[in-house]
Amino acid sequence: MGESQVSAGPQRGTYGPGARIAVLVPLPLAGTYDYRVADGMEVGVGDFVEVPLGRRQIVGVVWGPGGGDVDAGRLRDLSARLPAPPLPEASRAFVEWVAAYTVHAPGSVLRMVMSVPSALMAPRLARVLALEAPAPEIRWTAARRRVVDLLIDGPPRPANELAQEAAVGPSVVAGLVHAGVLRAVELPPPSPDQPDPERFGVRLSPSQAEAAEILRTAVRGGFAVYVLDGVAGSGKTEVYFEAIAETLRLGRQALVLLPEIALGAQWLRRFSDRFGAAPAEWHSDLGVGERRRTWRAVAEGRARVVVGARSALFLPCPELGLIVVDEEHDPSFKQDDGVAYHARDMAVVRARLGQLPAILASATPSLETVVNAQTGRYRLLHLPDRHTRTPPPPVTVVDLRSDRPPTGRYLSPTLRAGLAEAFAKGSQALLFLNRRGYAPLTLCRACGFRVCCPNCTAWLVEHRMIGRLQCHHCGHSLKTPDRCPSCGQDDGLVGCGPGIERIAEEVAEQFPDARYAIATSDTLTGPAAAKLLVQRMEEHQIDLIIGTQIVAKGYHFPLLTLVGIVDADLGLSGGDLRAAERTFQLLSQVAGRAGRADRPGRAIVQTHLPEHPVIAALATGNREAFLAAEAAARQEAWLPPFGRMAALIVAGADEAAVDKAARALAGGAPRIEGVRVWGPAPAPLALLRGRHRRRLLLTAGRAVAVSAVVRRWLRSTPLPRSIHVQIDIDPYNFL
DNA sequence: AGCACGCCGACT
DNA sequence: GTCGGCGTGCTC
Repeated sequence: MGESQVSAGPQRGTYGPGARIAVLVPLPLAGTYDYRVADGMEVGVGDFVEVPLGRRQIVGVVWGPGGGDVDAGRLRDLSARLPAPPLPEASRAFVEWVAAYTVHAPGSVLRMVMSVPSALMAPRLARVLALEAPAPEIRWTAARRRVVDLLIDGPPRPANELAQEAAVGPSVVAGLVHAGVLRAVELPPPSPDQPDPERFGVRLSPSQAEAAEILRTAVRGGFAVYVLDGVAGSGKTEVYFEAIAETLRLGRQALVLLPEIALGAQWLRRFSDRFGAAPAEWHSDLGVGERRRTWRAVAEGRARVVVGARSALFLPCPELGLIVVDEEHDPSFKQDDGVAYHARDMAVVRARLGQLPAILASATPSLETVVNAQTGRYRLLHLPDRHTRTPPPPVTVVDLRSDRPPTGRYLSPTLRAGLAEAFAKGSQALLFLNRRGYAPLTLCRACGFRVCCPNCTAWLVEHRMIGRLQCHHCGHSLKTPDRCPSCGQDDGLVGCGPGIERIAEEVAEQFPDARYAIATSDTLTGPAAAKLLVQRMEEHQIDLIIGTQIVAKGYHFPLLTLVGIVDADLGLSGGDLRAAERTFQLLSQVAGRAGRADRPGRAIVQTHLPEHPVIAALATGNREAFLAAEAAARQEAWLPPFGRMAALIVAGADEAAVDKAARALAGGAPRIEGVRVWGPAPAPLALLRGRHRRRLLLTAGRAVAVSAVVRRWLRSTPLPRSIHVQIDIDPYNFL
């Protein structure tokens, strides 16, 4: 097999000593490597094995029969077969599919599956003490009696627990073991509590019940994609919970992808309320131990429902029966670095390979998904009425050109009045500004110097709370200087433009009695912090949240009646083809936070561009008209989803070498009907983390197999190893 | 991804 | 004279 392509046999054959087999290792190699099954060893396709590679030992996966062009004499023996369940066939097929599509090595994709190497080793067994069947004759003391009584009534347990519960010293327990009354037993770790599909759920409205019934049927019906489209509060979650329940009844596993698991405290509570147990969680905040246990529980099929961020898609579920992608439009499902993929799209692929249904849920579906629903590839389930019977909040558009805030301030008179009114009524408010820190630019009044990042083409953002300037791209950080670094002028530096911290300052000045909390990735560093914020908000310990996009997702705050969008225009510039769509999704989601239950809400949107289609659509609530206009514009320009794109970012430390490589790539660009290559152009961040970057963009018609074209293109253009080319099929982020 | 090999600058 | 920089190539 060698450097040729990988191919996994569908059958799970077994191989005995001497057999030649192909092993995929989690390294960016072109294909599988062949090995010889060692004497006395037997392995099957999908087994995790340890193999010698060069002078180290590496864990890989048996991928199928060997048969490359490497001489049999050069083959080395497998070192060991690891005590873990084999990688399921659908997972192996998924690895290959994703590798081919993203134009990355299959080993790089396998690395995402094998994210917890230690999970492949034998799980640590818990040593517990149990009663020996015929108890030998011993001298009985009261303490000994208490210990033994505990074990007659209850399950075997660890020695220290036993001693503590029986209120005896450890020596009493040890003595009983020595006397042969107790015996040490090794037990596998306890399985997590199982979600119960039959537990009482919430009562569904007729339209919800109808959608739930369709999804329950779908769970039994193989591959299909369902779009669950409904505004916030329409009960999407409750509806797909019924699909999960049906999946559990069938004895299969369910996977739920959420954008920001850190903010899923409310989601987790709803899940536990419905199913009586917590799901397995998978996200970046997990510690190593928890990670290992969860990976293992998933692989062994003991975890029945997994909820996680995009990387959860690569968990080796052996009995997967359903995938839900909630908030499917969310841009955080797109991974831009390393293996660049969109978790929503790959979830659909995983569902197809596993012959199971996928549910894409959103209040503001992406244009891709809307178009797929229109063409009949996906089935649309619309949830019309709002669960709580509250109409969507009316939107007031503030034209900042006429309704101006005072100089150096950012809240218009209308928004200030709205806040005052909300506080007077005892309601809560939310101010949204998608910009962390105090000021995005620090400028010298004397000489005009702007404080920039030395590694990136970007300004440093002032974070006044911690007294530092930070680069949001590479993390470069320095203490806020007292004087201009360029001309040395004292007190010359001023922060320009608003960030969240400056809005908080303005609020404190205007409403000294208002209790507020700042919600950004700086302040909400994990699930615990998010949970605390939710609790303080629910208990009305705070009147106002001032936050970035981190607050846009899935909260219900009954007392929240006013949402103020400080600068609706922020996302609209920047030459991103999805900017308008994204801004519309984000702003309508934020605006939808206002008014739940019995308190009507309102949204106030500040803008310099009141006539922009995004703002107009927000004001009128006419999503369909906006999507239609956006679709027409993209179709006209052959942009996704009507055309296909691939981005190549050429990066390296040496600018001249980067330029040369980028020009070489452009020179070798594919000459194929319907394919065009643009560039090289300086990437929008021409310098990032100390690397110079140039971008080439390939556009093509829908019918073109872009991945194959790009793979051939790169293979035909040799580049020095000091140049890194990042390939992004269907790019989202143009920075 | 690692790790070795190899060929050119400043040092115990 | 060597220690060590990182460019290039290989790992079944």
